[in-house]
Amino acid sequence: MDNKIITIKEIASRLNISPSTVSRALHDHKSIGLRTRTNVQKLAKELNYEPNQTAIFFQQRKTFTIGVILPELSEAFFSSAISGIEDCASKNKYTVLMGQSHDDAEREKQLVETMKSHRVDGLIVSIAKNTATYEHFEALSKYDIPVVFFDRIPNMTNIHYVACNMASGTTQAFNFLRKLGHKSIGMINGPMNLLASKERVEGYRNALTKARLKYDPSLIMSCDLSTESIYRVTEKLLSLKNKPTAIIAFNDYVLLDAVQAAKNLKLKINKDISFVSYANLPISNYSAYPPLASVEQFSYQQGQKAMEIMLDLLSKNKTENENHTFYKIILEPQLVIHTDL
Amino acid sequence: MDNKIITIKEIASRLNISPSTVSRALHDHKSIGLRTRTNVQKLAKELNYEPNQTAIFFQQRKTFTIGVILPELSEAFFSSAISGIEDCASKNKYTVLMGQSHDDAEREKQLVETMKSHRVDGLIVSIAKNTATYEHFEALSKYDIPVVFFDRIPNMTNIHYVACNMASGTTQAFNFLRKLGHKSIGMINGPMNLLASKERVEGYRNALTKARLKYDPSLIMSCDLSTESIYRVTEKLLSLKNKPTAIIAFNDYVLLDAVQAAKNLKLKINKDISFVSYANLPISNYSAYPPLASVEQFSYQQGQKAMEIMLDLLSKNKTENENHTFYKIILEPQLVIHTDL
DNA sequence: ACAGATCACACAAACGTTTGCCTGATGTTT
DNA sequence: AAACATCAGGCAAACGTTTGTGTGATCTGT
Repeated sequence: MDNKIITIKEIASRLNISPSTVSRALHDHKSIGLRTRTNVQKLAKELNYEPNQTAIFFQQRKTFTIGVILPELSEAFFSSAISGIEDCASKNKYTVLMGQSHDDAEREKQLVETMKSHRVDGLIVSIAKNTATYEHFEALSKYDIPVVFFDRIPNMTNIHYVACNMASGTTQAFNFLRKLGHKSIGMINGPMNLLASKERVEGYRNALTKARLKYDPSLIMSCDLSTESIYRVTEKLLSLKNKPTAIIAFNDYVLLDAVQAAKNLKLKINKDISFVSYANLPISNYSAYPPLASVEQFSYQQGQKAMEIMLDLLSKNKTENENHTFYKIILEPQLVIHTDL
Repeated sequence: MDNKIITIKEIASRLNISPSTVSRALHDHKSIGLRTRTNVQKLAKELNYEPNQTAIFFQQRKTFTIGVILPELSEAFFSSAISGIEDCASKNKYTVLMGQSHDDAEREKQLVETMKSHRVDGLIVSIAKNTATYEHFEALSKYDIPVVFFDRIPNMTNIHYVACNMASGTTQAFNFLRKLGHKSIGMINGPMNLLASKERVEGYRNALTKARLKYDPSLIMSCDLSTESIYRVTEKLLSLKNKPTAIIAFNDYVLLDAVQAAKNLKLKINKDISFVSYANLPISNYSAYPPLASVEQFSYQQGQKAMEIMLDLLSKNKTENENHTFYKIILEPQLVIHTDL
């Protein structure tokens, strides 16, 4: 067992030819004669030659690696999304470098640095809930590192992103509740720096307008996604004079806490108060108090699509990408009804 | 905006000194005078110099990257584990290259190849449920790429791993059920090529022995973790003459299907049949039919520990690692009781 | 049979960094 | 003042691969 790692040079010297010939032979370059080409390939296989990717990465200024930064892997939405990213990436010979921001803007910034220094070919990001400045992303364009955002989209123009149309999803949810007879419908929204939060409000108001109803701003409240904040907001909503009989929760995780808060107030779920949610995560299938419906956001597909966009950006050359056209992919969400009324 | 990427060479030429001096200055090498050292560092900061990691990786034969291969990110157990790995890695300037085997041995093999060609410094693996041969892992030792396994441990000697003591966890679960008065306790086990499955049997039998009870092999059945298989096994268990009144399910996911199967048989959960499970995933907190108890396996900690072992292996030099001592870290699981009897 | 085309390969540079060794200039010891 | 140690920095090789350019040899058409 000769432990020696074999290189192109090694093959070249054994065959008494030059390294460039070996390299070209291995790549089936036409200018190499059939004879030597097969010789090279045969020996390469024999010696179990494996190209040194780090050398290639270095030489080609390309790493076939995509950085992925997202808030929290243990949230099913994100783990499913990265699953879509990884599947698509590996189908295309790309590899995924992964980092969690833990919803901390500072850490996110640092991760961008790490990824940059690892010379990822591109970056796919779902931003932290409190990310307010975007210089660290903008800086990447100088390095020709394309960035694709998904789900949690920053408030920037001229970016590539894929997201779900939360306005439409919210309208669906709202109308669904109206049809069930609910007159006063509350909403536990997320942080307003997230586009998705704004869109929820938009969808809510659209539905109101279409139904010729008046907008009561007190029925929409933002939380910061922490349990305490969710409790606080839920209790506030449920103590309004115009108390809602149904609540649209920011997502299935928020729902869990909101339900608990409502139970603490001695309210009967699905009787005194009903819930609708977003994400349609597996937990809603097994939960003791599932939402009446959940807006499916197709996390896996979002990840997959983000990666596809990335591949397309990477396949184009620099100048092509500089004509400033940006992918803005909006997936249509789908209200999944869990009850059988 | 000069888009030019600045290198050590560039700094050197601007300062009319040699690249080697710049490199040393940036590393605070003692043989560089204070004067030039500060000059270099100042200019480097001004120009916003960032070392080209790919060049360094190549030169140093080290990538500060750890490959992680696991079955399925969307399973909470694994996403939590990789979260622990990533947190620990990033604290130590390492980065995580991620791949899912989707529980397919072939894909796992291919991932090992990819990781190897990316020249990861080490590999952390939880094997696919049907992985039966281990050459692809063994081959890594030739490349001095250490491998640490966690949770799903292959049937190999001389490996590093961290796992939970499933025997002990099972004994705890068994005794818990006995104390509740259950006489006949069944088990839905996983595939027998997993060490964890064998250990469950071991723990089950240990508990029996200690209680001076007879072993009825028909009460333990293996499934392949697929829904159909779980249904089949559950139905079989529940139609035995010596029908169990309680079942220990392989994990919280298996539990979900087993419960459904029991309900299909018109059995009342927690009355006709009770369940105990493993993993203690969040779903068990919100589930409509939570297990009476679940054996917490500390996934995050397992991941963290695996990474710590990896760091230790990497800090040692080659010969040190060759004295053939292997980390075998066994975490003690903890039965978390969900009912308040 | 001769100009030109084509083929099959070699040479060398380049990617950016690190590091062993060398050298000329000070500084120190006796 | 001779001998030696220390200092500050330069030179060049090396890591493995790719690729533009160069060059003899064979082939093509007339």
